[in-house]
Amino acid sequence: MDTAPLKPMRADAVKNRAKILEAARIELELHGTECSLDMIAKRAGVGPGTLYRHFPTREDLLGELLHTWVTGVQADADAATGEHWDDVLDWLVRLADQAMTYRGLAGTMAATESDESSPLRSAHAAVLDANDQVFTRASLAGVIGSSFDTAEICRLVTGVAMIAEQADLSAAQLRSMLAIILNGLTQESPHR
Amino acid sequence: MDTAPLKPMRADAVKNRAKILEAARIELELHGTECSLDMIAKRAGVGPGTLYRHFPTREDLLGELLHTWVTGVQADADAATGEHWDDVLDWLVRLADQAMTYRGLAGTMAATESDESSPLRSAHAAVLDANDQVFTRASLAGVIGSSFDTAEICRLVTGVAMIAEQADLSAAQLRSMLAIILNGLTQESPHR
DNA sequence: ACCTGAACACCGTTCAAGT
DNA sequence: ACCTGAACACCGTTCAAGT
Repeated sequence: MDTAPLKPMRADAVKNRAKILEAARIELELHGTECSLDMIAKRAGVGPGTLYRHFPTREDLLGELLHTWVTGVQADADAATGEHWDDVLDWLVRLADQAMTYRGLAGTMAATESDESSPLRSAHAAVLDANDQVFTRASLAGVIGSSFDTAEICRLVTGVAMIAEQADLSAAQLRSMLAIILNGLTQESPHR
Repeated sequence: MDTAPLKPMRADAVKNRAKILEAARIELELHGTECSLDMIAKRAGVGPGTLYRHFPTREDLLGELLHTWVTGVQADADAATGEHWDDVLDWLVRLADQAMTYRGLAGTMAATESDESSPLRSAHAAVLDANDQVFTRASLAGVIGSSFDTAEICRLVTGVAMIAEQADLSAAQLRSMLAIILNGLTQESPHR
């Protein structure tokens, strides 16, 4: 179930699709998720109609590019033992950094979070899965209690990524905010 | 220092300015901070040039509208005794709600946070001041330690407001996230 | 001094015409 | 089956012409 099973694409279509994806990657890096689709088409050397044929929506294009992105997120999760508090914090920092790979990415992911039919669905699932792995290990290590809401944690990290991006925060400021959140997650609330 | 001291405006200009502000308020409520300026001008019954004459940038317009908004934020802060943990949490919830008054407001404020010459400067100052008042009271009441970073707290609340808005979260989900943050702020971190 | 609205640039999206 | 590019709608922004 890697690529679509039937209907092999025409040779020129295969080539155009690849050119579009490479052009899109560059434009996304330069101008973020709200970059001009016209520019992508121009950079790829195709007409705007061709771009729309391959990727009917902006999100379809982004979703395709996130396939390799997901690999990086999973690798980051694998690198986190979760044995110590700081290991978990490091993971949260890396996750936030990943969410800032392209300007606007965190916001786009937040906006599509609960859309079951979004092209970003698999990316969301991968992030939730990765975070769950790390926190499950942290829970076994006694760093955090046994009840944690992975979706909520990911939302908090996404929120921090969004402000860090908008307000152009330093790495230290980003880390400090995530430390507060992790602290809030690992301490039992004595209230109510 | 209420209004500009010199050069009284022509009668038609005064009237147009008021019409633009009222139209902008409606459009902002309907379509958020990224609403069409053309629509504002149309709704106000003026040409696009007139809008630009009164408000050279979108932010100038927003900054003007936030003058009354600031009053509400200050009232919310005044209503918070800070004597109990839940009082402080209630304040954070109200602040986040204020940041969601218009769609996109939290994001715009985050983006202009460190811009000294932004038309939103006074709005930022008011928010920082309001939050500082509440947390100072909370500190005196022993709810929180004596060292807290007001700017960082406001950033965290803004971040939560941004995801809540993008992901269309419920009031309960919003409150839960803010509770985690407040918990992280009120507990001493035992780590490094 | 202020207003109008035409004009321009840019962009997303569609679709008839091609191969 | 796929591509092209003209065409349309929409929007931000400017400015010459008006009063």
